[in-house]
Amino acid sequence: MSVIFSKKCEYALQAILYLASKDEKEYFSAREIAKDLKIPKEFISKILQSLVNFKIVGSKKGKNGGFYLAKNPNKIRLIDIVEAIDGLDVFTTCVLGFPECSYDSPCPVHSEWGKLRSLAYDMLSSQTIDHFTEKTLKKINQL
Amino acid sequence: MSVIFSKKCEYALQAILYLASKDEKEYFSAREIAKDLKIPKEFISKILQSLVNFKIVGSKKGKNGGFYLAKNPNKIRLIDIVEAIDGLDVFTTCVLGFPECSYDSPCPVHSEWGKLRSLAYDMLSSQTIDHFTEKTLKKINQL
DNA sequence: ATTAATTCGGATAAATTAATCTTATTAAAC
DNA sequence: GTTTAATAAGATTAATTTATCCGAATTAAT
Repeated sequence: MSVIFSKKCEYALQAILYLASKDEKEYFSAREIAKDLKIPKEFISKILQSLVNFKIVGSKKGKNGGFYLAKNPNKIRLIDIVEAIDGLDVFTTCVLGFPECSYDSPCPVHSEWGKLRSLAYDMLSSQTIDHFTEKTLKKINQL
Repeated sequence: MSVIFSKKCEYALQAILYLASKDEKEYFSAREIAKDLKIPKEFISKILQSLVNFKIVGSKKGKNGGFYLAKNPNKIRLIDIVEAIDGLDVFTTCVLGFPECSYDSPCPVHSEWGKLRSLAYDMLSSQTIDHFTEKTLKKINQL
């Protein structure tokens, strides 16, 4: 099965969109995020922890603690989330898996695929979370 | 780690490019393909078997047998290989993993990502193996 | 202080994907 | 016909990804 983002990355994006759709400076526990987004609680906890390490999300321990966005949604690019969770290897390593593939010694599909990959990278780099918050609100209410 | 194609799919594409770069109607054994492309022999055998089932590759059993392209390289699109090995779900299911995502009820990144995905699909659909054979010859000689 | 609810970190388990092994079948060459 | 070299198919193992579990630390409320 081909895939573009790992499950972790999908969940991370969902969780961030969720937090962005809520009021600032409130704490949302892994439990309620998991429940609302229908993601396994333990798994989303781990992912949120990673995002905390990357300073994208903040957390508060103890009773009534939880998670919140550590940055303004207009400062969080989609690519930042991909980088934090999956890394940026997809954008640099050969699609065909040829270890010898490079600009100077490209694999057969290098240039064609490279264009597309640049487009993806540019899209993910230009789009920030705030572009999506309104849509997110609508979507979450359906879940 | 995000990824675009599975390893299987990468190997399948490599093997097909390999066969396309060779003379027609000669048989190439899994052993020599594996050796030349530096892919585990047993694994590439399995993958070639799948491609045989999809009529993209043909095979001949017994001594001096092996694999060959069952179709003209200009009739084999990249998307055919992806479809045979990984399926086309990447192009239809939600990038965010929202099960409720659809045209009528799109997920927040639906339209932005959708454009990109269409581009990918179009690219893979329009490019056929023969476009790459010359480049492949160069590349294989380096391995 | 005690309790309850939370994050955090490490360990473990389950599921999926990747890779290997084994045996059967096929067909050419001797 | 026997041997040899190949694909085919099923079973098994290994590695990776996904998911869960548990115990410790933290903090608010009682």
